[in-house]
Amino acid sequence: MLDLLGNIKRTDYCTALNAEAIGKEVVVMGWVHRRRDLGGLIFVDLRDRTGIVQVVFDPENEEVLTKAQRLRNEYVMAVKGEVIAREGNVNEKMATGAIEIKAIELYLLNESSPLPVQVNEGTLADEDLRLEYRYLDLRREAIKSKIMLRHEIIARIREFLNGAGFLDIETPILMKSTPEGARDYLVPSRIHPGTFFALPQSPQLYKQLLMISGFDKYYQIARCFRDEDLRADRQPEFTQLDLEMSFVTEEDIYKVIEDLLVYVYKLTINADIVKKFPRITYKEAMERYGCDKPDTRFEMELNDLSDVLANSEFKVFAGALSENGTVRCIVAPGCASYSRKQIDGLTDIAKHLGGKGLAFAKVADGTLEAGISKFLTEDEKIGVLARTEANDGDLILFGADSKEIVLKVLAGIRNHLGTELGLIDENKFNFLWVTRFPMFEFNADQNRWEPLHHMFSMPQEEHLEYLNDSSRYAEIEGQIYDLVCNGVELASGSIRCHRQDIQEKIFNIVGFSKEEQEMKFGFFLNALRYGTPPHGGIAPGIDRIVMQMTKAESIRDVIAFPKTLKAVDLMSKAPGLVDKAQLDELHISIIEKSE
RNA sequence: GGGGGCGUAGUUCAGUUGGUUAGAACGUCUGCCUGUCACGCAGAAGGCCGCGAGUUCGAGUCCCGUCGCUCCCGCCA
Repeated sequence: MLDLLGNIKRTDYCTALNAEAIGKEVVVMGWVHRRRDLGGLIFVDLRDRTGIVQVVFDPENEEVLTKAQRLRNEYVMAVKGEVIAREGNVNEKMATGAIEIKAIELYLLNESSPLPVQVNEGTLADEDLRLEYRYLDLRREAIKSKIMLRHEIIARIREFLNGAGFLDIETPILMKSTPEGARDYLVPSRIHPGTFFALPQSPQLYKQLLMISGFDKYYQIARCFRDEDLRADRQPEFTQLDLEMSFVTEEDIYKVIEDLLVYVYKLTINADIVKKFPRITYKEAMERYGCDKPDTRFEMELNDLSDVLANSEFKVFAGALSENGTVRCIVAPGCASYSRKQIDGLTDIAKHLGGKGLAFAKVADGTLEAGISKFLTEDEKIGVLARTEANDGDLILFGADSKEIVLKVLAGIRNHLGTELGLIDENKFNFLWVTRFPMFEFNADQNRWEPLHHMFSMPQEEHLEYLNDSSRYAEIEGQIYDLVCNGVELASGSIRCHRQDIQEKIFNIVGFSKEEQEMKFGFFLNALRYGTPPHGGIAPGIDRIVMQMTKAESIRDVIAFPKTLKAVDLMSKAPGLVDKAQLDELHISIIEKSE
C-alpha cells in the first residue's frame, strides 16, 4: 500500500539542514538513494535535487521501522522527523554529515522497479543505455549538477543583459528556408501543399530586422537547428545567446561580452576572468597557430621555414615549395627522446588530417640529428635552429605541403602535444578575440568566391573600396570576429552590412543572382532600404560555455535530453515513422530507397 | 560519405591456443543482523555471448556481412 501526499508539506530540502536545525521537526521528501538495513535499525540516504541527508528509523517507533523495511532504491518517500546530532558518528564526507533525521512518520509515496542503470554508484553504464533512461541518468549528481549550473548561467546572463537595457524578444521557430550555411531542418506546410518552413539555424535575419525596427538592443536565449553531422560538441539543436545592438562598432560588442562573461563566470563558478581579452587577427592566428581558434594556454607556435629551406634538395620540401606550398614546423619541447613508435603516432595524426606524413628531426649538441636531418645542409640546419630557437632535447616536426594542409596538420599536432605533454592548465579560461576574418574565400574547384562567414557582414571600412576591384577580393577583411576560449569557438559575430548598395556588391561577388536574392531573402533586402541603422552582434554558444565551465567532455552532458551522434533520441526513439494519414494531410509521400 | 574503437547476466567487466556445465563484482530476491554511511553475513534467481551467415568434429573466441553506440575527417559557426 502506498501513501497519498494529502496535506503533507515539505519544510526543507535535504541539504538545507545542518547543526542549526537540531531539535527542529522537519518534513523532507525525495528518493531512496541508499538503504542500510541493520535489522533493528535502518538508515536511508534520502536524496532530492539538492543532495542527501540521512534518515534513521529506530525501534522506538516500531510501526515506522517496519514500514521502512519496504524501502528500496529510488522509492519515493516523505519523512516527518526530528533533526538530531549524530552522536559521535559524524560523516565528514557528507555536507549533512553532522546531523540526521530521526523518523517520526514515513509516507511511502511510490515504488520503483529494479533499475536498468544505477543512480547511486560510481560505475557508469554505457552512455547509450543512460540516454535511453535519461530521466534516471539526470538523477545522478554528475549530470544533475551540470543541468543546474546551466540554469544558473542562463539566469545570470538574463540578469546582466536585462540590467544593461537589452530587450528579450522571441523570433519565429517556423521560418523561411534560407541558403546560408548549414542544411535546414524542414517542416512541411499542411495548408500550402508542397511548401516548407525551416527551423532557424540562428535568428540572424530576424535579429537584424529587429534592429531595423528600432529595438536597439536585443537578446534571446535561442534554440538553433542544423541538420549536419554531429560531434562531441555539436548537437542538431543547440542553444545560443543571440545578441544584437544598433549604432555600435566592434569595440562595443567586445565590451558587452567581456563585461557579461566576467559577471557570469564570477557569480556562477567564482572564476575571475581578466579583461580585456587579448585580440589576434585571423591572419596572425593562422600564421602563429595554424588555426582560427587557437588554444593559447600553451605556446608551441608554428615557424615558417619556407625561406630557410627555399633551396632544399630534400625532395619532400622541394616538392612542396615548387608547388606553391610551404614548409613549416613546430618544436615539441623535450621530445627528442620520443621512440619511433611515438613519432609514428604523430605521423598517423598528420595523415588523419590530410597530410602525407610528418618529417622530424631531433635537436642534440646544437645541431639536428636523426629523422630528415641528413637531407639538410649545415646552413639549413643552422637556419632552422635560429628560426625555431629549439634547444637540445627538443623534437622538431615539419609539415611540407599546401599551406592549407600544413597549417591544419601542425595545428592538430600542436593541440595533441599540448595535451599529451601536460602543457595545459585545465583551470584556465584563456579568452581570445579573433578579429578581421576575411570576407571571401576563393573556391578553386568551382572557380568562384564564397563567403567565409555569412553574407551579411560589413567589410572593414578601409577595405570597402576593394569591393570594386576583383584583384583585391582576397584582401577584404570583414568586421567579423570570433570569441575563442581554450581552443574552442565560443561565439561568432560581426558588424552587419546595413547598406543595401554594399550588400548588393557582396552578393554580386559571391555570384548570387538578382533572382536568387529576391527569392531567398527579398524581404530582408527590401527591409534594408527603409532606414537600417548600423548594427552588429554576436552569438555565444550556451552549450559550449556550460561544457567548459563544468569540464564536460560531451555536449550531451550539458543538455537535459540530448541526441546521439546519429541525431536520434534514444529515449523517445525520435525520429520515428508517422501514420500514412498524417503524411497524406501534409501531401507527402515516401519513396522507398532502392539500392 | 570515409576511417578508428566498443558490443558477454539488469549494470560494469573477466573469459587462456577454438575444447566439458560461460565466471566475478554491483544490483535484484530470501533469511539473519541496533549506529551504518559503498554496512556486514548466509543463500538464490538471473545469459539469443548485438544480429545473420560461414569455417570447424566443436565458435563467446576465427572469417565475412549487418545493426547499434562512440571518436575523428568531410560537412557544420
